[in-house]
Amino acid sequence: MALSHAILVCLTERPMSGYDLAKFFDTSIGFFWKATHPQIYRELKKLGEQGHVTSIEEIQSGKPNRIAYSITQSGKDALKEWSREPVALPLIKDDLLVRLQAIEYVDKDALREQVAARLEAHREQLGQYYHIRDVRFSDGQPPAEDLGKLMGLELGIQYEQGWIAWCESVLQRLEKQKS
Amino acid sequence: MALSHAILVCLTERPMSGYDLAKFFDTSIGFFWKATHPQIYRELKKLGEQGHVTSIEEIQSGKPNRIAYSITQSGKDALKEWSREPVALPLIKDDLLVRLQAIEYVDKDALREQVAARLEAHREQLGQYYHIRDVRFSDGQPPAEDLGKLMGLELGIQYEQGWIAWCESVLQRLEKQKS
DNA sequence: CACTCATATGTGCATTGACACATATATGCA
DNA sequence: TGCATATATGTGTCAATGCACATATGAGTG
Repeated sequence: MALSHAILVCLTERPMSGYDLAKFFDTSIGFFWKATHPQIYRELKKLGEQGHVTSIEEIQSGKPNRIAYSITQSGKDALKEWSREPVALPLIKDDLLVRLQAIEYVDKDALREQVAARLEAHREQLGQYYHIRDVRFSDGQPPAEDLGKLMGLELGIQYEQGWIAWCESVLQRLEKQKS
Repeated sequence: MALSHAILVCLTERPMSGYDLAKFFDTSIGFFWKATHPQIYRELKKLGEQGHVTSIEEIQSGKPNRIAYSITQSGKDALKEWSREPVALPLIKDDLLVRLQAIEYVDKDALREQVAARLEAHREQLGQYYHIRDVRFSDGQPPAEDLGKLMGLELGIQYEQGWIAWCESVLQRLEKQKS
């Protein structure tokens, strides 16, 4: 049940509503953990019952009211406890790689297109990472509390670069096979 | 529901029992798709009902009987159809990266140990990939039907190398922060 | 003789997760 | 007026997943 902890991690940055969190999970922390908004709202409810977060409803005019959640001391304690548990290797589940294993049984034209699409997606993601690096970490040494975020970003950049190089080499080899 | 397709992919190589498949998912194809044995047995049952696989029980002496599954023409057709569907980006879910985002709230000694353990795991995995490459792809150009497997292996190697480099650099920076 | 390991196939249950659907307000656009 | 979009919070449901448990045979080890 790491979604609850991912939410707590987000709330260490600033108080957020479910809507904020959903957007956050589409961008920043979402690179390492995905979640949809129904999941997030349900988890926030549980976290409230456990006392790990508190909420205040903010009356807004022109927009629906929002419920802002903040992490409590109990939530911070829970984070520290969780951080001592061993982490599992992230499990890879990738249709594309599975298809490659049976290359003689798949539609090769479709495969080429899928690799090309994947290449595009990784290039776009890399662009996003570069953008974040430039606006947030451009000026020399980051403060200690941001070091982890920078390291995460570096992993993301390396990960995307690796995929891009691989996709390009695969495309070349698939083109050769074309005729 | 890609597990069924992953199983079909395995069965293109040779007929296998549920037990064989479970072992296969722990080694070769399991690098790109994980599955436990209860999942596999249940999925095999469904695939049989759909006519994508056939089974014969092999009477064994000294060991329990095994049920060997083979892919049918209908199964091969299903594979080809599936191969035309667009593939999703593999979603990353990594506790370690999430913890890094809240570096000021986690136990840093534990974090160091976790990164070190992760480094070890990636080194081991890389060793496995090298081993497979050496025994299976050492002699020049592989046959066309193995090209996809080789490319998958290359991705795995690159992926692990990237993680290893990243873990090493993170460990260095965490050590500096120690005092 | 008990214990463990490898082979082999399953059931049952709880959690997680994805996805469609529901509801409400206000703005901008055609 | 109708439609899309952004904001904002949820419910209901089903599939996927993980994990403990159950069962059976025979070989090897202490």
